[in-house]
Amino acid sequence: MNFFHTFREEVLKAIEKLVQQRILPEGLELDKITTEPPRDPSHGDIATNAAMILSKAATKKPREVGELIAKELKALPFVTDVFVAGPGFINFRLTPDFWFRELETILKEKEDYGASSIGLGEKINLEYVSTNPTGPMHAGHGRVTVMADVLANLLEKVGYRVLREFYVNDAGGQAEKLAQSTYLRYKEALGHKIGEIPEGYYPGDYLKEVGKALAERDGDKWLSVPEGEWLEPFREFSINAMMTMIRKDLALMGITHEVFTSETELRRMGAIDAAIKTLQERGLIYEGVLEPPRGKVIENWKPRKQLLFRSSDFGDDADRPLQKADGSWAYFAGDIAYHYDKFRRGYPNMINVWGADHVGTVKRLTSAVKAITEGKGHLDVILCQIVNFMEGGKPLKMSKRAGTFIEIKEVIDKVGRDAFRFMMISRKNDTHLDFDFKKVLEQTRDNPVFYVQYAHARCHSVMKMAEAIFPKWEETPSGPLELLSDSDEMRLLKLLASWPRQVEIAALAREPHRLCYFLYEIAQQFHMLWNKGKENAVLRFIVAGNNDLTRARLAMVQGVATIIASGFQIIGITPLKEMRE
RNA sequence: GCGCCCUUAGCUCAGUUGGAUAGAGCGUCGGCCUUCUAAGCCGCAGGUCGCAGGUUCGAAUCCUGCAGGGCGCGCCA
Repeated sequence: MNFFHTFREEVLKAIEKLVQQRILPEGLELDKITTEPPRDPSHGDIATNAAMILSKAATKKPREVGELIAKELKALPFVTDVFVAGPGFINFRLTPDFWFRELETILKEKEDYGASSIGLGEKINLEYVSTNPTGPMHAGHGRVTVMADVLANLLEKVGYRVLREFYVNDAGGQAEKLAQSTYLRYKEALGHKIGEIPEGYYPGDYLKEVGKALAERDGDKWLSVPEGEWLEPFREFSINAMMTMIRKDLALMGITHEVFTSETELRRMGAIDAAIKTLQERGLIYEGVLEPPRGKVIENWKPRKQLLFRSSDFGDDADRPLQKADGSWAYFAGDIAYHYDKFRRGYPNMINVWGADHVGTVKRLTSAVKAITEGKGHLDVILCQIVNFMEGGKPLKMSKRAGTFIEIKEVIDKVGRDAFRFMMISRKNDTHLDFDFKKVLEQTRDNPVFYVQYAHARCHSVMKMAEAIFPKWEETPSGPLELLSDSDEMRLLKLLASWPRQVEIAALAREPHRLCYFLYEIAQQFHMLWNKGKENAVLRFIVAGNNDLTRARLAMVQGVATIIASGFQIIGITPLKEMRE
């Protein structure tokens, strides 16, 4: 439970009371009233801006309003002090007992601590990966994939029901190119010389096996038939092979999708025609001619009359075409149908996580969703900036053509799934991320993954040591907690108790990176306390001859381990009990 | 030319969605191991939050303009 909510309710109650006594006027704007931790701990544990928000409507000075409200709040349980400060903040100071109770709750709820129901069970469709199934996943895909996966966990933690969905782009030109590339490998497998793989085809070795498998299954029956006959079976076979590879890569990252939706399937079911018809009936499609694109010279540009969707009516910069020159549906048409399908399956709330190179298509799709769902559906697109892969500070050049891009598998083999997942969400999604192979494996404070894991391992090291003194300590971990009286111990307890708030903020902002920073902060506090014990034996966790104090401190240590484990659960990684090999 | 994003300490980045005196890590320098893991901890130094206006009790945060950087700008996917 995020206790800031509880106190906000109390503030609102106090205001309500003052309104009834006609000390404050009616019809106040209460939405902007917040309760949050003050930046400076000397200002107390909770601060509210209520007085400053209300002062204008109350025609009183903020501090005056503050005193009125503060008076009402002094009698609350667990509150030692309420005072007005600065420009008009009302600050609360809470009793130590409040934090001890919170620690007991952590120990009781374990990794569930921090969960909440603010999502109200609302359903969210989270679509991610969205890579062309034309080869194995490469390192660059990792960020989008992990970020979305952690976001899914995070949203579930705060009470949303998330469906993880993968859209398989198995129709269209790229899929055809894949089929044609496989055909070359098929010929090769049957002993034909194919020479260099031509420009535009997929040159990767991984298709050799696919060609070979087809040769074994079908023999040479496709050699002498026209492309029109082999294209479809080759497409289907190679897409399946690619999806098998991709699922393996996803499994390496610890990712499982509940739903895979195939573009080809949608087309077969007539989803595109249905979607286009719907738009047509609403007068949102017309025949027109587009301007040639600016800023880029395109050969063979010919103005052409074609089907256009009125996306500019819904926030896009221009209207967008729905068909290719040959009359077949463009990718966009399929995407409209797909999102309409999600909507009709019961998911008005949709989130897509994409690489930043897709910026250009965000507006057209969000406007299409608005249009086809008549404003009832909402699509939110989260873009992730590119990852700079480096080795000891030197950027690694990656190029698909030169075949020097790094596969996901390779990265995970090298640094492990846990470090990979942690690093991929360690920065805000819209900024660049440096991923240094050397740094991720370093066992120093500079490497956040290690630093947090180390704190967790240390906790367990203490608990293990404690077993010698209390063989059954886990059954009664909490001693008299009031013995935790050092200011740094209190600081740590307060930090632990703010976990539910952190989770909530991260979830609502859809910013998993906040988890990493918070866990780092906890680790930092814990390491500090540990070292204080080194310098001052009185502050050691295990104090010989003082069982009560030891038990109280063990409760705190277990609290730290629990919060870290809880965070790791959301990030999808395993907390370590010891760092030694 | 247009759209989206970014600009905070020497470097890499946080900043509780508008709060009080802007914070970490790295790097520099100086300390702390007979002790639960020194794989760590403490201290010193470092700032015109890109620039200029605006909004208000209050701006790194919101709005406008400008500058610099990134990504994108077929009917590809």
